[in-house]
Amino acid sequence: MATLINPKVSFKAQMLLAREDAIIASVNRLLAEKGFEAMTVDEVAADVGIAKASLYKHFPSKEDLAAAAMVSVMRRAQAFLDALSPESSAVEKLRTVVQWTMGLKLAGEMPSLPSQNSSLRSTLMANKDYMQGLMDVSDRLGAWIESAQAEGELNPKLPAIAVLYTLYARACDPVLEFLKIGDLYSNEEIIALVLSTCFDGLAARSCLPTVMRLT
Amino acid sequence: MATLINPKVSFKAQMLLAREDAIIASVNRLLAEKGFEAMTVDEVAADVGIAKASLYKHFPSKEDLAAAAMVSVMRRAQAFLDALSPESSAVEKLRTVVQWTMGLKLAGEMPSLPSQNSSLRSTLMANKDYMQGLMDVSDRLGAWIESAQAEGELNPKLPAIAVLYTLYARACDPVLEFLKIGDLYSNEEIIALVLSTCFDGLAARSCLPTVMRLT
DNA sequence: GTCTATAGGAGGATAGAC
DNA sequence: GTCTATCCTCCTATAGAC
Repeated sequence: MATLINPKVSFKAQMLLAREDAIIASVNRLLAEKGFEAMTVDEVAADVGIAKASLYKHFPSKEDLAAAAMVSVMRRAQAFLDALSPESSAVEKLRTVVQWTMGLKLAGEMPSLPSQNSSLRSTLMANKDYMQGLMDVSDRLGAWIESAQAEGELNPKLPAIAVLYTLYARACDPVLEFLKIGDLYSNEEIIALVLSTCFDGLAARSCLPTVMRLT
Repeated sequence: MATLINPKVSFKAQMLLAREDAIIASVNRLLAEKGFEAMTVDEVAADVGIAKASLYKHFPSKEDLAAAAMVSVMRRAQAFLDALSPESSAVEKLRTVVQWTMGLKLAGEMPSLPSQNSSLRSTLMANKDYMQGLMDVSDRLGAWIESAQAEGELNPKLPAIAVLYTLYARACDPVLEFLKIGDLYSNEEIIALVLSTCFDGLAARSCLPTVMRLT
């Protein structure tokens, strides 16, 4: 290990990474809480407990801060996909992933970025870590979607890309926060509800006795 | 008519209203295009073709501009509900309404506001026209939802409020813009797709031969 | 790399003449 | 009510000492 060869350098490097992790954690939380535009760099610095100028030594711009948070989330997603049981069917894997993203959202750990901001989009698209993660996740989800369609578990008439977008969209579904504000249902009930409407729709399924996961 | 009694005052009043309508139209378009935070008051003024200070004679703040746009949309929604054929079933009415809101969104006429901004929320909640319109629309949709559930057209196990939120959410569904950017489908196809996933879900309906409205 | 202090600029809102 | 000109706050980003 490098630690044994040059412990001092490695220690510094570890401190550096730890600090950057702390920064990313703060950014992640603030992005989830207030969104990109409402989050200020001063706020992030105060939350981390360092000076704003120090922040800019780690990340060159506010956009790059947000991108780092997205990369972090993407890595967590990849780890989650890795850990999914190989025995479960494609559609079960998809359900589990959506469930997980909605849990993140309800826990205030899902950063929300405006899809319109162009400078942010540029930064994200120029970030290889982010783009690679996004591609990887999309490819894996896409393969499961096609499997599930072939197995008759998902509607095969829907374009796979539309299904993919629909699943991604659950991670920023306003229905989640509205139901949470209403305070009538627990987080688990909310997730079960939205998961049900996502996969089974709002319409009654007259012949399929789909079990509600609510009670 | 007041015009016959005092034409001068009425003319002025009509000019005033016409100008305010022009302002609201600009705000509406800009809100749909860039969102609340990215829209600047300077931009609105330039778009309308008046000075910024004049704008502030009509509306006391940026938040009130957005609120006026929302009131306008709410009125259009009420008019649309009024015009729905009384012969159609409750679920058909709901489908038609959702279809209409998605059409607005795709046409760039659906203002998008951040649900997090608190000063904006305050302004909206203090706006009686907006709140009354929202209540009215929600009541009417809510009644149809309950009818449709009683008629076995919508899943009766879903809380009506969750169904209502889910329908509202289609008006700001990011899936719409993503599919539009992909440029593979026409607006009508996109609407049919999202309408299908909304009501019928992503899962295959093994026994109900639900017709895809795509082809 | 961390700090204090500040540049630089965007944007919401207003003053005051007409 | 409309204009021009301006205020003032907030925010991103940087300079420069340590």
